[in-house]
Amino acid sequence: MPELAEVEYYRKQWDAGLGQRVARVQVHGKTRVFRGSDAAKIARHLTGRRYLESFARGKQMLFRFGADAWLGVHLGMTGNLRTESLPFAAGKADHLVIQLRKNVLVFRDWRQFGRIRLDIGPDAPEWWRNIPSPPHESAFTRKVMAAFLARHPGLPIKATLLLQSGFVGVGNWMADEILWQAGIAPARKTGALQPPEISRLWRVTRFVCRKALETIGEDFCDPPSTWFFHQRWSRKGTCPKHKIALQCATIGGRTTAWCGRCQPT
DNA sequence: GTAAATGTTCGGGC
DNA sequence: AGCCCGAACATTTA
Repeated sequence: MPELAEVEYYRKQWDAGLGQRVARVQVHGKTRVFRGSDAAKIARHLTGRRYLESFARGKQMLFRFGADAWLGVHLGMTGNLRTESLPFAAGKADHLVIQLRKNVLVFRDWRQFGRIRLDIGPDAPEWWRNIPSPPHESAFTRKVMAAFLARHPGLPIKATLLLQSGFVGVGNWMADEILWQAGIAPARKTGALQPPEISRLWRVTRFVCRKALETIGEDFCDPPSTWFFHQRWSRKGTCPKHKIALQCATIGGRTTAWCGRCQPT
C-alpha cells in the first residue's frame, strides 16, 4: 500500500497518542519486521517514555519517544498504522502494540516486509539524516533530478523512478502515474530521455507527489478522477484520455501499466 | 488451485 | 568493478 502519500497519512494515525506516556509494549518476537533488531529491547526502551513527535520522509517514518528514543518504521508492502482505544486485543499481524495511558498505537503488517528499529541518541539517527529530499521539497530541483538520471543511463526509466536514492517515496503506482502524465514510455532507457522530456518529467513528478499528499496524504481521499491511478489497478483499465486498453508488462521487476498512445516507445 | 499484490535486499551473470 | 536482473522474503486475496 504505502508510498509517499500513504505513509504521510499513516504517520498521522498515531497523533491521538501525542504527549501520552507508554504504559506497556507488546511485540511479536519472531516476526520478520524486527530483523536486525532486538524486539524485547525495543519494548523495554519505549516503556515509560512519552510519545512526543513524528516525521515522514519518503517511505520512512520516525517517531520520537522521550528525549532520545527514535523509533524507525517502514511499512513495506502491507504495513499500516492505527490508533485503538482500550481495551484492545492484538490481532495476528499486529506486530508492535504500544499501549499508552488512553490509546493504543498499533503497527500491523501481514506480509512482514515492513521494518521496525530503534535508535538511542540526542539526535535523529544517521540513516534518517541520510535520506535525500523527496520530490515535493524545494531541494528536488531539475538539476538534482537530471544528475540522478545521468547516473542510471542503462535502466528503464520506470526502474529509475523506483530508486529510493533519487525518487524518495515514489512507488509502483506513483511511477506509472508520473510516466503517464509525462507521456514517457516506461521501458525507455533513462539515458535516452531528451532535455524537454526531462523537464516534463521533473514538473510532473513534483506535481504528482504534491497532489497525492494533498489528497491521499491528508485523509486518504482519492486523487483527481482524471488520474491514471484509478485505472492501473484493474486488469482491464483504460487510458483516461483515449479510453483505449492499457498496455501491461513487467518492467523494473514490477507490474507496469501504460497507454501506448500517450506514451509512445 | 494459481497468480499477483502500492517494497527492499541479496546473489549471480555479464 | 559496476551494472542489471531475477529471486527471495510471508501472507492474503482475487
